[in-house]
Amino acid sequence: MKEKIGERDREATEKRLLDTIENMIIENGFEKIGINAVATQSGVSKILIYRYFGSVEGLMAAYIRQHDFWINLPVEEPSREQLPDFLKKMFRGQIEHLRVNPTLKRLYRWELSCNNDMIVNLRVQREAMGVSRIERVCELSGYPREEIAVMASMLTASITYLVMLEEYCPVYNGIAINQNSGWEQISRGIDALIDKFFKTNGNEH
Amino acid sequence: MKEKIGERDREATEKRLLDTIENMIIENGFEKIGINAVATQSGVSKILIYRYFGSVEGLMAAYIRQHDFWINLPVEEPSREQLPDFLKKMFRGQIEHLRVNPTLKRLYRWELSCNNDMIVNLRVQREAMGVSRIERVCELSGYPREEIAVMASMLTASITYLVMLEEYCPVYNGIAINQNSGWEQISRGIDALIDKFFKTNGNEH
DNA sequence: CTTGTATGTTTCCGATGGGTAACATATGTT
DNA sequence: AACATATGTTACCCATCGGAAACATACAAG
Repeated sequence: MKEKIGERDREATEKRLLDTIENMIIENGFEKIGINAVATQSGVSKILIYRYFGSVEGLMAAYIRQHDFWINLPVEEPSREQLPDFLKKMFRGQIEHLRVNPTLKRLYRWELSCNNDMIVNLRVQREAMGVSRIERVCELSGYPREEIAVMASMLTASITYLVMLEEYCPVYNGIAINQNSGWEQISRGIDALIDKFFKTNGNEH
Repeated sequence: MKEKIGERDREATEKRLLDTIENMIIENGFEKIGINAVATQSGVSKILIYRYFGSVEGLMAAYIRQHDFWINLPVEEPSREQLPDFLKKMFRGQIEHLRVNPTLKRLYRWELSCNNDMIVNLRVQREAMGVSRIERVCELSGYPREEIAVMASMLTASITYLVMLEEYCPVYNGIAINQNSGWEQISRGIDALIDKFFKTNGNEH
């Protein structure tokens, strides 16, 4: 019977710390987490945080390492005709994924006010995925890469921003971003945008 | 000769405090400003901050009140033919305005992690302007309001986000958002988007 | 000249922040 | 059995935080 609390079990204490910091991230974000708070809230002596993770940042890094944050995109290759529907689905998926994942929202917010090694790494990964995705759409559709890149960036950037904003700001330009109805409206608008983008038999590509 | 420092001059002291907090906002953002830092950095006793502004938040509020942050849009009414060019210019203006205004960037970031009365007020003002602008575009173009709202929201939201991101993140989806060339690319993409949006003689409006 | 008020300085307080030393004990190795 | 090491507890240090009291003085009104 090793389940008694306070037992000597490094693995269990590390898990306690990781669970605690998850809750704190969800509650208040990465920005305001102090080591004393982590210690008291987890019931673990703060010295152990230093010993096992080096610092609070180390603990955060360990937590993030556990969760592969953007390794969830489908690898399917749509045909040219399926491309618009594929993209519509993809952006709907992005919205759902972000709205449902509180830690990821906090991470995106943290990225705006901080420049860790950790964050830089995550950025590099994200950038690689984004660029390769754009490259595929570009090859498939024949549209110029620069234009596709801007289009994709505006869509994902606005989704990211509005999801972060929704926590405190219920309405944006008349859209109820804190409700499913508002996001349904946004998704429909994105659908229309994608249709217009690809239906235009442009002269210059 | 009242110009000696340390003289009794409330107006001058208040100005010193306002200047100081402006620098601190630009330097580190609203989030991490403490009253002790303001006092030492301005050379003004912190008790005076309490007396004159109630608190650091009060000082921030006074600073914000001095600067009307989104009272800069032109009131001209374009004709229907001029509308696309008008909108292109407008978004270029938004980008320039935001990129050049460090305090405004900080304010937008602050909004994501805070819910003051001050921020709520600013949101209400911004929302009113946004909705009225969308209303005008809607009447002028004849497009459905919901679609215009989504389009406008995505454009401004993505601009806001990317401007905030550019401080630490040099590249986003292959776009050099920390350089003028990258923003020129974005502006061209927005131009193309607007053209495609309005050139489509859609069936449903 | 006196008195009240606005402006400003100095000093202190308790709470909390990050960080560490000293100590206690369980566990595994030889 | 003896020892080294890993795990955990307790107490402490120093810096900084927000906040306020006590005091000093210029200035204007009477």
